[in-house]
Amino acid sequence: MAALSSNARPRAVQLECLDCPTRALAEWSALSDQDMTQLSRAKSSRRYGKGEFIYVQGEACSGVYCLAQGTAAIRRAALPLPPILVRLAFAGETLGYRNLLGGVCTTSAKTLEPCLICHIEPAVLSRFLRRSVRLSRGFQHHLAEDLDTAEAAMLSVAWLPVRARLASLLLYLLERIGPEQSAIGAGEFLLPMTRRDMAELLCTRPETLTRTVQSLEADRVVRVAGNRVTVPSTRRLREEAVPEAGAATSSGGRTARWA
Amino acid sequence: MAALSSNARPRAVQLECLDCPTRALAEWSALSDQDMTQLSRAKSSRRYGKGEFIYVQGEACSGVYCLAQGTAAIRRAALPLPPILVRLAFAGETLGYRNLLGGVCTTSAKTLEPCLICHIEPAVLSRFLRRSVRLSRGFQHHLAEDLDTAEAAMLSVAWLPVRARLASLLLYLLERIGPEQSAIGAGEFLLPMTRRDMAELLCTRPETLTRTVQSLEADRVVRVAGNRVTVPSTRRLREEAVPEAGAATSSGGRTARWA
DNA sequence: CGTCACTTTGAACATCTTCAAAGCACGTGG
DNA sequence: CCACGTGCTTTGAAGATGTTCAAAGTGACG
Repeated sequence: MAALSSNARPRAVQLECLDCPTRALAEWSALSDQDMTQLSRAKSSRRYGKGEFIYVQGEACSGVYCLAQGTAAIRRAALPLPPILVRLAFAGETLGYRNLLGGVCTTSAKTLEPCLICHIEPAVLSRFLRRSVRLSRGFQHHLAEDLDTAEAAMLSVAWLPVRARLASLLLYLLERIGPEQSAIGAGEFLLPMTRRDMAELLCTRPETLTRTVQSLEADRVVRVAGNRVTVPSTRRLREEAVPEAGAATSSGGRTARWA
Repeated sequence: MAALSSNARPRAVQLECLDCPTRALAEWSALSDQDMTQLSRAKSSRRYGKGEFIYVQGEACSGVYCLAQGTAAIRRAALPLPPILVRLAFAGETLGYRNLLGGVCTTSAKTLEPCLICHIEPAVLSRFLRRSVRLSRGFQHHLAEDLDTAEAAMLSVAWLPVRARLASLLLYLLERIGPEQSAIGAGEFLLPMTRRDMAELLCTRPETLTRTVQSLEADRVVRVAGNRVTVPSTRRLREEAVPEAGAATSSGGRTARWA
């Protein structure tokens, strides 16, 4: 139950890219077995505790980080405003490709739980990038998908109330970490982040989030106990996420007709 | 005064990339004079009327479009929600690089005024991309900047009221199209879009936008007459955009202390 | 066992949305 | 050239939605 922030285990570890369970997932699938072996030797890996920074906005870029295990939060600030959580990163994702282009980090990344992370230095990475056009395109593709995600979030914020955005987030989390995640049943998952984090992700305040969660609970759409979320009916949750005609909630059924 | 939507002038035109006044601005500056001459021959150019689609979300990608002259709006939809304007494109910008990666367009682009646009087919483009790594990196850089823009917009929406977001938008427009733009003085510019467009860009409704513009006018921050916006004091407008301590407005001066 | 950050609650209030209707502006077709 | 329609803009009033502030409750960790 205790988080691994202690130094009982060695921080530096040895991870073999070839055996990485997440190898097939992302941009690195572009590399041959031979390249992967080379990459393994050129990279460094280590264990992160919960809540550790991976990289920090404003500091010089230091290459990319491959999230072999765990979950991370990508945050962005623009002083004098407080930072917000702009997106989550799950096992298999590579972080920091945005920063490849040089200069300083435009976001911060922080672990949400104990993680295993591999680090690839800029010099090493550009060697591999020069070798494989597919790898390069992979990163560009990831960047493009993040842009899609960000713009889709804008759409949600523009048109949907917090309740629907929260439903979308829960649906998203259910898809990403529902089936896996230790020994809990289908339609259940453990929230990987705090309420404050969720509030930031939805562009609202913690107080509003609390009340909106309770509102969904009151309507039996989800059950929430601490970190454990139970979704009795995915269909029901989906209806909440996209308020179409037939969504007669306790709040009285609106009949929006969009252009 | 009449828009060029008539067919008085030929739609197809001949434009020389080497002489393009916007050549230095963007990713194409990576190419040599020789390459640019080749590109000129391989591309096609034409005149667009106001309000014409350049590409449409959901349709197959058809290469990139270089905006030699004019302004365009990039819109995104996710049914059943109405579309929103996610960003503007000005002269010199190249559109559609997001779509290079294949599949269908994830956004739509539409001219906001009469435009001159060059079109480069996928086959031609990938030839040049293979030739120049700098060009490829240029596109990746553009993509990364759009991501920054999108996430910065999220930050604004999360923390700032419509009034401050509107001030930011006006500031942005003043920077982009203030100095140029025919014969109007410094601190003035012509709005390139409708109120509805502005509302979408700020994630609010046209009614709210109208009232917020009037609120800024009432406090003498800007003067607006039709499309003509006058900014008496850029400093004053900047203060509105970032509501720090010392912004004592007519609404009574809030004293927010952010973490 | 105390501290600190996160969470929840309540009440007051500000902001923004919604709906309906009228006013404008522009382009189309007569 | 004018009349008309269509879509954009503005106005008003009512009300929903979300924020703010203050304070109490909770839990993790040293």
